[in-house]
Amino acid sequence: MFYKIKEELTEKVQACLAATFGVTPEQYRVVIQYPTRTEFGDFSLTFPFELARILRQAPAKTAATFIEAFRPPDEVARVDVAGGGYVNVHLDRRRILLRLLDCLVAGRLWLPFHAEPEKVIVEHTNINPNKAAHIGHLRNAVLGDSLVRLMRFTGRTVEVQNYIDNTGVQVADVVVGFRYLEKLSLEKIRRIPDRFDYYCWDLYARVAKFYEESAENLRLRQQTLQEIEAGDGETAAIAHEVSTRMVHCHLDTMARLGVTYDVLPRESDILDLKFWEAAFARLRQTRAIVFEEEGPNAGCWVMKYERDGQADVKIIVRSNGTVTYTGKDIAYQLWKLGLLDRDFHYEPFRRLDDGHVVWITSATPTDRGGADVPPFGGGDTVYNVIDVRQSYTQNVVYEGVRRLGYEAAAERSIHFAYEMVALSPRCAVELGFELSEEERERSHVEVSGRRGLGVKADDLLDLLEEKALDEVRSRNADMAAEQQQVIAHQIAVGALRYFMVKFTRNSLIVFDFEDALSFEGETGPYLQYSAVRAGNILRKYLDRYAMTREELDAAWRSYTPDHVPELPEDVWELLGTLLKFRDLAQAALTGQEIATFARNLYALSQKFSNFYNRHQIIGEENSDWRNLLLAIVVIYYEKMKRGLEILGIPVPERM
RNA sequence: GCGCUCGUAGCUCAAUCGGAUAGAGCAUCGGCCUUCUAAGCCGAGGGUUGCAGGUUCGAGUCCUGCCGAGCGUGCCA
Repeated sequence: MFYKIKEELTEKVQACLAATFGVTPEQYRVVIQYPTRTEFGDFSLTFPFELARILRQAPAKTAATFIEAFRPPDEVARVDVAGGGYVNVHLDRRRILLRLLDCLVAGRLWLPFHAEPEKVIVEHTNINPNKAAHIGHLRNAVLGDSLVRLMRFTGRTVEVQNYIDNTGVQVADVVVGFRYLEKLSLEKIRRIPDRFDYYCWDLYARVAKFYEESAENLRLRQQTLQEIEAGDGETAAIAHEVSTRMVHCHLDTMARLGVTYDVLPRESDILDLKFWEAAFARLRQTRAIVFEEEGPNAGCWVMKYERDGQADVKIIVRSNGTVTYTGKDIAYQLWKLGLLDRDFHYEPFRRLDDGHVVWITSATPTDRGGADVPPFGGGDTVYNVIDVRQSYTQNVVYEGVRRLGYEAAAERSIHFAYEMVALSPRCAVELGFELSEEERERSHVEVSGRRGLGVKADDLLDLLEEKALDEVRSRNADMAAEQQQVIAHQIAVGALRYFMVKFTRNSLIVFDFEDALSFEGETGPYLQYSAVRAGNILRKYLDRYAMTREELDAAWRSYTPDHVPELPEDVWELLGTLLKFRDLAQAALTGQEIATFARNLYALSQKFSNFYNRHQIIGEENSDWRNLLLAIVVIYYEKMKRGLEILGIPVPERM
């Protein structure tokens, strides 16, 4: 409802500017802002300032002339000028409230966004399948998953991909560990008990040291890599076992957070199905990449380009004929965009409790496990959630797409970049790592799989659950242990997910246990708590007054224009924020920033907490006013549940 | 060297295309539980938005220079 008023207002202002001042939309496009303070009304317009030059007139005079001529939408109570030229629009609070009650009763609090025909692909997580997930991976997955939820909420069709680099050096390293350090056969590796990902985490760090011992050791890496790529023998079988089992570990970890995927494209399948060869032929043909006859890169296929007047090259095919990661990524990106005339085969990898099937690619046709394969790939827009350090490479990939003539597709290939999660030196020391003097001096140290330096995702979740369980027990001693466990888990998820999205994307997170384990202040549990309280009020209200929901609806329906209490400032402020909810989701999407949405949701729950403390609802004696206050609680509850859903944060029954 | 990102309260971060008095949390101090859950609320202190210029009706935000930080710039992935 609110956004419709906003749209109508925008149109009417635009029309009025044209009629009164002869200003066309091309000259000036009306933008509505939200004032910083409630006394400035509900909407604010700044055009008098911006038109000062065009109209050669003082902003205050323009504003006055405008108000004289302007006929606002019906829901507007008054329009006034403030601050020397701001045009402030004040809504008719009673009228808005009545309409809102209508919506509430009719169950139309949610007008769905219109469905977008385009298909969006979001690729995230992408953890090398050779060790346990850590906090850096959590940021990626939570950011990606929230983006997916936000886009689905706003009407997009989204496909979630999680790329599995099962033939890369990282997997090879662990295989080297198993074969040459542990000297284990495939059979013995299979019998390693859980947690397999933790086992490999340690092994991977040992291999890094092993390489440093001699050049001969390091040669094993190359040899192993080649054996994996060749695809047969014990080495390849071990690599397959390690990566497949590891993907299960990662999916288990992410499932704890409510993160799921649609399809898992595997690098080995990209190689086997010759995606690169198909892309290479076209890149050569269009001279997007060229062969270097001489110079330092003689024998390589490179992409040449100019950046800020400087000539630069990126090697795509090495002089030994092997393809770089960037090259493979161009082919894969083309497939994601539906521009490569090849496709994978697919088989079910996992079936979730809700019936959702997670598919994995295959190089050969399979029986598909009796399920229908959805049409994967072919996205109109592709978001790649990858940390900011890969910006350069990502740009090269998109440039490759562009040079094949797909300008629009390149434009719709989006590197959804974010800064990394690092550790504070203090945190690293707490974890038992030895830091160099230089590292101790720094503000942060990078998480390093090779050093085994980092906080594992499951460890952090375990810690959060443990702490949450203590809190739940102390507050709900009578609750069944099983339910306590469920709620502790929900709180842990809330805390972790909120923590991962409260920072803007380009802010480096310096991880610290104290902040991450907090349940107070700007945290997930704060948001959950306020929603739980709202839910409690509704439940207890119906109980206390022995009302059914139908009777409540009838009570809400009974208000008439001359029979609605005037809303005090603080209540209107909460309601006003609630009304903007749809805008908040839209703004986060437009600004490509999940943190915007998360923080706005937090600000909303702050307003509710304030409201909760200031007003007695169940105890209110005036039943008209009481029912109205309850309506606001219910509206808050409904919107908050949606908002938290977008962030993947569950709402517990009790807290 | 070049490129990207950034520098905001003691600390960690926000700030809607450039908009009105720069806001939150943590920490500190002071209040509020016989009343819908104190994981909460109210209040106080805390700022020359790194420095110097410029553009603008208006600059934390845009431009230039300087100082400082992080990342990138591999025939690694």
